[in-house]
Amino acid sequence: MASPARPKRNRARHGIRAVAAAAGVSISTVSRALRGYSDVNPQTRQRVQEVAAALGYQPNPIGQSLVLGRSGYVAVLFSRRHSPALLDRFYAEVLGGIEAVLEAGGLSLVLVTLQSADVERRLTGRGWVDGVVALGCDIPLAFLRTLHRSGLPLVLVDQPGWGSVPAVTVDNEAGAYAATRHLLERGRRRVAFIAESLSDRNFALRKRGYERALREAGLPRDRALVAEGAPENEGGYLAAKRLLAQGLPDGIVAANDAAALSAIRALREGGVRVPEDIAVVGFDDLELARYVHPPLSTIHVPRLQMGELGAQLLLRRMAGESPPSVVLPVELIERGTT
Amino acid sequence: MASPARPKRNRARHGIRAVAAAAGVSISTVSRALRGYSDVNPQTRQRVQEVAAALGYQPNPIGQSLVLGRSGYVAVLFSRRHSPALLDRFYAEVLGGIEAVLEAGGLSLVLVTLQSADVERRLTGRGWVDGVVALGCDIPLAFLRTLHRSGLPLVLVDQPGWGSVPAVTVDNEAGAYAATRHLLERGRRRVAFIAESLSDRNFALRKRGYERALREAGLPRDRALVAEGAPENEGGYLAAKRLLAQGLPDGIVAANDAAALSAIRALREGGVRVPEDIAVVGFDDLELARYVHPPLSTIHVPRLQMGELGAQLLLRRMAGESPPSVVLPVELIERGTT
DNA sequence: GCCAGAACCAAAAACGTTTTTGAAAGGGTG
DNA sequence: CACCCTTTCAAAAACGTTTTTGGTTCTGGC
Repeated sequence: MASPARPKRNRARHGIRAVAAAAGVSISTVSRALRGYSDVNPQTRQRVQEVAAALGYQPNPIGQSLVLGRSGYVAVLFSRRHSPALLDRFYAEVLGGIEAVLEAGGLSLVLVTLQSADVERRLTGRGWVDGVVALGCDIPLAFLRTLHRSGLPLVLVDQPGWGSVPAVTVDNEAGAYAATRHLLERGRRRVAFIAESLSDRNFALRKRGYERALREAGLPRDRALVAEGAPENEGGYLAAKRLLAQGLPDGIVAANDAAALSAIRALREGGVRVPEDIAVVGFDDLELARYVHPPLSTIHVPRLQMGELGAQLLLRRMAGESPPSVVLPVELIERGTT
Repeated sequence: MASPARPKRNRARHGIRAVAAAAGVSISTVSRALRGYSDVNPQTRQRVQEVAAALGYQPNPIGQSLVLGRSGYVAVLFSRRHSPALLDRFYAEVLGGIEAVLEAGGLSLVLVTLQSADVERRLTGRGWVDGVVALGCDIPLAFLRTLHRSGLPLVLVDQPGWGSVPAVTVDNEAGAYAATRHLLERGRRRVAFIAESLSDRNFALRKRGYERALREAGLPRDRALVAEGAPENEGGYLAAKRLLAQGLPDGIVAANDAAALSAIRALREGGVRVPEDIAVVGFDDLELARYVHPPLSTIHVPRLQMGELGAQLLLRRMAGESPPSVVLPVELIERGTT
């Protein structure tokens, strides 16, 4: 690696020294004048400000970070299961909420994936980021613990918190319960549950809500009614195919909209009519859900709000508070598939 | 104080000094040992590495940035017209492409909106970010020039480059030309053009392609056939309403899919059948386009590839090269609306 | 005159690294 | 023995700030 020729710095051309030299004061005075501290003669302050403006001087943020021990940056951490779009439709909106709140708080965002080189050092390196928002439920707990132990303010979104780590989640169990009840109330009796993957913690919670609804309705548990696809985009498609092979249900609760939509495609291919033969409820209420044909009944998840609340929790955490976790209620949106 | 100056710092608990103390060497030796330089006794190196590992030492990235003059971060700059989801469906995917390539190059992303506090200082502050990818065509040229003048490697995506600033764009003019030809070839004669806003530079280019196709077909220019909505989500809806008020076209070329979809809604409300009465072509090929009913014919834009190429250009720019701009071809996707 | 306090500001320390400089120790050569 | 080169490492400079420390000048009270 060729070492870059660094200009020797006898005559400062940049930085606070240049301003100090041009204004005929010391660098400490420049700093105090620009930061608005009191013990600077108003005339001196004025002159310094003019010189700084004339030279286009702006304090170097890295120098500031080093001495202040904070950077003004917050990391948003997520796994890249959500490829290739980096952020899927779900988390893109959550990110929007986070950004809006943090921006108002004068903070900027750094996108960090679990796969990034040096993630751990990058995050825990003192002063590099001032806090972390971890997105989604597929970030290893061990890693989160490490972050937390390093003293970094940490907030989880869409994943349950623990100890003094607060979180914003939605009521997955209640959502799936409501979705299942909805189908039962419409007279469906063989209601199935499908998911891309049951090892996803949120999906597991949703399955629990589904099971509770069946139990309360006095319906027997039937293993053939629970189908898992693949942890991929086409997971719902596979799950639905599997389901059809085992016999026909008359309703499907899907762990998320993506699974619901690709399941519907599988049903169509099998000559099954939705909602006449099988009614389907999704979960998430992606924008897509309104546009498909027929429009997808689903459980609405307030994504923007999740992000906003997460960011607010982080701000409070960074201020030294210990805010409690938040569980957001969800709502059934009835559309054309039920 | 008559006592002689004494080094205050022999009790370092963190950082390179702690490692140096624990290993019984100087901090410069620790640095050289860990960076793999040659003039370190293999035994010493070994000991230093062991001690560093035992102490869990990782070099502080801010200290490194300060002295190295680079941070390993790249800023992605965009305006926040794309609220509230921060990134709309279009740019979320572009971002995915950027991230994938930069990650492979060992760089991380900082999300910066035009509205951020201190944008300019944040970006131009020496060593804070090593380069900038500007997303979209609604970033003021003056601002881009400032960035470029500051010596920061800069690449534009979805906006034409200039001078030594390379860009990745799609062939907007050719895309709209192809869309218009498509309608003409299907016998449509009164083909309209709608856009959320004509001051958007990319949309203006698309309009030009539309006009060229009409001209080449020997059709007269008709002002009543070009409608502008509002620079909002519902721009297409408004534009379509306006269009209907002026008389009925038999085809519509929309400047983007969002405009096409909300226009179709307006047409439906007006009792117009798509595609029987009016055929519609969009532009962008959002994921949505496949799912609406009927599926939207549109011009496919390779978003992921745009991001990847943009990141590659930036990497080359950061390496001191002057790569040329790239114009990506687009492709007509025929679906149900034509 | 002398001293206390206020106002202003320069000098220096501190943040945590990397890299340059130079020195000590050891070995070979004339 | 004098000289020089190599190996290995310590010391110090540098990056660009903020903040602490302390000193100088001035004012006013006694």
